[in-house]
Amino acid sequence: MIHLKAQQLLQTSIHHFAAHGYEGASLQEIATEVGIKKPSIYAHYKGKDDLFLQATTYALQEQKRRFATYFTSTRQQPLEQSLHGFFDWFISEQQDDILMRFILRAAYFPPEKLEQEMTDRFNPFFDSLHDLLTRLLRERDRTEKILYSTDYKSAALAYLTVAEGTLTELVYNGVDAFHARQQAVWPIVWRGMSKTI
Amino acid sequence: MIHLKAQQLLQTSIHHFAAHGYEGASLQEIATEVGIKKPSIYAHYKGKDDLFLQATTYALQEQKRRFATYFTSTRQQPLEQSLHGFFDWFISEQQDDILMRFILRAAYFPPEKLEQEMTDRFNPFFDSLHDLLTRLLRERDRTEKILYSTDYKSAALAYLTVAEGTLTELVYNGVDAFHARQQAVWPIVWRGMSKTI
DNA sequence: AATCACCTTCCTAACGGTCGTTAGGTAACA
DNA sequence: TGTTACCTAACGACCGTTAGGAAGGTGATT
Repeated sequence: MIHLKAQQLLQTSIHHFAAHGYEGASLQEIATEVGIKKPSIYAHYKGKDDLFLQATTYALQEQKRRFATYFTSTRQQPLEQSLHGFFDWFISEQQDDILMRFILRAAYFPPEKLEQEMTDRFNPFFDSLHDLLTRLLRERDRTEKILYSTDYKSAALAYLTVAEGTLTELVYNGVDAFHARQQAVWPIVWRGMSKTI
Repeated sequence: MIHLKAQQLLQTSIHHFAAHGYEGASLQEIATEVGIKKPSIYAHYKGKDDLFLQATTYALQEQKRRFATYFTSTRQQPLEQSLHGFFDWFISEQQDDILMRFILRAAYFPPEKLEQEMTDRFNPFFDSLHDLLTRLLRERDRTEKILYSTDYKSAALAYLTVAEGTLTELVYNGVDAFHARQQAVWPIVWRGMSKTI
């Protein structure tokens, strides 16, 4: 079992890295929030880099897990409802936007010296989401026969792009702006993906 | 006329802020690149905050100008070509991804203490893009009569969301990943926006 | 059962370094 | 004469990191 303080350090540093970025986050502040002194961090992690990398690994694994959980738990629902509901579900898990914020920030603006390590973690992460969604669309379309094209991979990528765009909006501009954008985008995207009636 | 070094400082700091963020950028390095000593920056700007804010103002104004220039220069083309071609045009202006990177970074992850100032600049910026695009869609649809819905505002927002998502991909993952995403997304979005044939 | 070495987890103190910023001066120019 | 654009020197603050040690638990040896 992993030590309690180590776990607290991971959680707290995710908050700080999400809020201030790698360069802006302070080990001093992280330690204080956990209730230990700054040098004690080094009993659990090799240094700031190590903390950041382990936070990244944890965050990606957690996010992937939640993603998969949602889409398997909505297996019964119609495809549109499942895809559309994902956004609402995402909002309802409040803590998520911090995890998402950390992930977005680490993905788009990693510390220069850790760029390679970030890429090595993010590419498989994104690919696995893409694969999961591609399989989902294919399986569902076999019974529902509702999608316009059988290029499920492209459809999955389109969905991910839109999801990313709107969820970024959520992280940055809050729930209201997010709803506005989602209501504008989703009907268009769904109409583009599905057979018109 | 604004002083030469002041202009150089603005350009160079945009590069550095884009690459390392507000906290990660160093006045030392910026000054050296421009060819002056660090304290000489204070002859032109009040400090790091001032430099960052003026860089933001400049970047947004420049980006808005380019955006407007493109869409007025493609007035003759069919709407789809104009919308679709925007992405290719964007790539062809190589220097842009630095400006775009700076803007994305400043928008999504502003330094905490300047959050309000950033919001005050970005909201009008985004609104003006949204308005410009909404008007464009409305005007074009009057002659082409090709759009599925007359809710031009929503269509414009959908387009901006997708543009943001794919251009973010360009900034982060490079041209190839961008093309892959664009080819997946655009047919779906356009099919969703336009009258099906 | 008592002792021992060992490891982990925390501490205080302090390191060298960089940060943004200010003071104060010089030289050029209006 | 005053202003602008630069300089050198130096400020205090904070950065991540290391050294070295105290306290406590673990597990093997006597």
